Amino acid sequence: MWYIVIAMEHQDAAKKLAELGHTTRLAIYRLLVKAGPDGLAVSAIQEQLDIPGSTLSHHISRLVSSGLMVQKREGRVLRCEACFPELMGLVNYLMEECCMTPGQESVNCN
Amino acid sequence: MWYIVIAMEHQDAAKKLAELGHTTRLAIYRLLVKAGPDGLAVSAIQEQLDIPGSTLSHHISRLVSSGLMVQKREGRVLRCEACFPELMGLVNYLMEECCMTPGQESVNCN
DNA sequence: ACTACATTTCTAGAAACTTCGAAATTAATC
DNA sequence: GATTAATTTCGAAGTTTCTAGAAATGTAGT
Repeated sequence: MWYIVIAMEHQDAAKKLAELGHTTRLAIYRLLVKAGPDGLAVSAIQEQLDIPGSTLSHHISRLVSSGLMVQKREGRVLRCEACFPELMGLVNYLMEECCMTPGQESVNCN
Repeated sequence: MWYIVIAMEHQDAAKKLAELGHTTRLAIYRLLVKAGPDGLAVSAIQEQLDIPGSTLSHHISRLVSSGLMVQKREGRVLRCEACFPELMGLVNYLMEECCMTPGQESVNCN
């Protein structure tokens, strides 16, 4: 078992984190992560989150611009998908210099 | 080997991500992650990042308010430490509903 | 008490973000 | 080609964030 992990630039990582750092966008993204490779239509997201279309569209476009998700048109419907390798790369960027490697206790912050 | 993982509320996770989603704060946090349990003095961070004290202080206070780091006074020096369990909890929150469990290919977003 | 050091708080202007209605776009259907 | 459906773009008002200088705070040494 392996994962594709995208190497990440500092600016790029900060941008992705900032985009995820908004309640609505984080909710959108988690729906997509949960939905998996099939993704979700914009309308399906709207149904679950119950926010105005223009607001939703704004947030989706920010997520797309950060590279965390993509949209694919299928007729009248736009299907949204999370980009897992990017997410993995982001997590990796946060953890890669972590000193808490096996063999140490991970408890800190007390 | 195990890690402490903090269960995370949605708002809390979004707040942490937002705070990490700024170039300077992400740089600060990575220095702390790298430094490990010993942490770093504010002055040591300032030396590495070369930014005005007031700006640095502003960013540190935001990271502290999000719960991602703590400060401990030691004489004249304030030592900053990353809170690893919180970081683990955040990563977990991002991934926990991820359908990309072992046995599937993780490739997506093409 | 006085001085030096480490760091924060105050302040304010500039820049960026959020929200959502209304209008525009794109695509399928009649 | 007109109609309907799905979604985005535009525009504008309100809110938050960012930056950094100046002043204030807390701490140690003399």
